[in-house]
Amino acid sequence: MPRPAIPPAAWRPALLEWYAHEARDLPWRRPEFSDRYGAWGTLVSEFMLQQTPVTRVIPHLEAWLARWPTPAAQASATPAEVVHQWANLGYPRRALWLHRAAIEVVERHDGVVPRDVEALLALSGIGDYTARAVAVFSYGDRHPVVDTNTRRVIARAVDGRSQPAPPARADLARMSALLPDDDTDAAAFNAAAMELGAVVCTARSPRCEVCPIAASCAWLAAGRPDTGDERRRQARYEGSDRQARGGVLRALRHAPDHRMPADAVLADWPDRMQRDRAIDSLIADGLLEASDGMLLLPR
DNA sequence: TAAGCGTGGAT
DNA sequence: TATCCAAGCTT
Repeated sequence: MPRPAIPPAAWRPALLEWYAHEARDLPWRRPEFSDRYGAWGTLVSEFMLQQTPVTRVIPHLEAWLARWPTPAAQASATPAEVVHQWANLGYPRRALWLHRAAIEVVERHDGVVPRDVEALLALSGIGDYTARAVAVFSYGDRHPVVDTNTRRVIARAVDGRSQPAPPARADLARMSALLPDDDTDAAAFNAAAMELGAVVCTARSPRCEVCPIAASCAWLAAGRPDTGDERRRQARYEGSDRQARGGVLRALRHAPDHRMPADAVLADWPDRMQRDRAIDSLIADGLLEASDGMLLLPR
């Protein structure tokens, strides 16, 4: 593996400068957002953004926070309410985990979203990315925030590879070594790396012609070679258990009172065993309840 | 550690 | 039309 020809210090200022002028105007970046919702707003937005695109999150975020503006408010909701409000954002277990995290914040932290990364990591549904995103973007602390965009930017700009390796613990240390010393600059650099990966250094059709760090990019300098792709591929969705689960939950979300006779749920699903398996697994996950031959969202 | 977990827009 | 991809987490 060749050493990077150009040290990161060369492209760090260019990236920060670009971000200062070109960053998208996203709701969670507006001052009034943090004024209103503080770290809770950041936490909710990050839960929604876990594997769901920005453009799909935006319309749901405001309604969610208007309904549950604090962890205490969230904690007093029922699982059925949060699963219904989650609507079609996907991966509905996240709604349950967010609800559980709110309860944990009330019980362990007096209703205040913690600032400490270890305390954040101990909350339901929060991993390396989300914990540091809250500590950095809401509290302004200096930590490496590494998401799929950041990994791709480092893979290309520093390593000269076309796609990043699968996520690894070492990613945190690598990003840490790139961070500016100043807390505010470090936070901006974290956000800027994500932003660059999201809008310029994209997975499929990178726009190198408008990239602010093109002059320092190892991958571009090498002529954008195809260096292979070790990323895990998603399993087929069509005909999967996931699709069945999605169908079951969609039916319950749309049903009056969020309840239906069990027999009527996905009655036309071609594979009866798969339908039953989907229902059982949803119950095991706490996303569904069975009672008297009826299925309902959990209370 | 690798697999499971939704949904819909882009290519 | 089929595949890719998205501010990941849990077990």
